[in-house]
Amino acid sequence: MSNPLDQVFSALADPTRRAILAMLLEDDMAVTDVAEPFSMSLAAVSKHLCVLAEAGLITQEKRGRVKWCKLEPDALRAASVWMQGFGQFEAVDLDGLERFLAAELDDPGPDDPLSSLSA
Amino acid sequence: MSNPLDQVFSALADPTRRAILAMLLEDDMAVTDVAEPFSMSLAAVSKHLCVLAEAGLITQEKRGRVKWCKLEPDALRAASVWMQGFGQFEAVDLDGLERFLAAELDDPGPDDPLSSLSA
DNA sequence: GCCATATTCAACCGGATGGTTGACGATATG
DNA sequence: CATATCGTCAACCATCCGGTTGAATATGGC
Repeated sequence: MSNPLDQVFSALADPTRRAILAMLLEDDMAVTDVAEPFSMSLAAVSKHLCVLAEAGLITQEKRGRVKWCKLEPDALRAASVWMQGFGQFEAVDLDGLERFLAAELDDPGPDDPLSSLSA
Repeated sequence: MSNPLDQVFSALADPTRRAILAMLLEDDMAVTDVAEPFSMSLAAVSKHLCVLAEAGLITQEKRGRVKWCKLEPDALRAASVWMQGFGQFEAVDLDGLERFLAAELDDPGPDDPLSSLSA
């Protein structure tokens, strides 16, 4: 369970948590505000935030009585790199590595991640 | 649970399944051969393969009494695109990439696939 | 001090997950 | 035909997961 890839992928496997990440992409948010659009209890959302925090996908900082949640996209990198390995390297060949590097440098990525929220 | 992203991420969350995918990256394999390096029952591996197949990450084709498993890297694309959405990945994560390649190439691998993916 | 707000904790619940074992159908092979 | 191999199925088990509720612990405002 300590494997960071386990934690990241498992955290991403839940649609509520992915939606939370998408919300935090816009701005840092307090726990209560994160919970507002969801039709579940605040405690449930709080748990989801704990899962995200343990996976390193967000950090939480308590200022006053409000706990602010902040996206930490770095945690996605390891997982993203792992996945890219399957898309780009046919077997394990260095030409694929070069292509991977070129592709990642050229591709700025999709523009609106929130649009994929409902998917 | 019908959400394809749910299925893909949840399938990737298990280290055994990621190890299987890494093995299939090298070549198509029969179920028995996939199971060989793992210290769990054949039935358990068979279940893992079902999960991967339902997520679309592999396909299985039965020829004779042998069922061949084939990697389907396209299934990772949707998930990858989703993650790229958080792509404040300004630069390539070269360290992560190196670690990935090191794990795939250097580690003993064949006898203990788990060790190569648990990093 | 008192009350409202923000968040977590603890206990609980139903259902999913990952593993086991043993029996089984299907396919090769002698 | 007899037998071994390939793989799945079914039942079972322990644990995890996502949710609930209600109490508890801050903290801030009056």
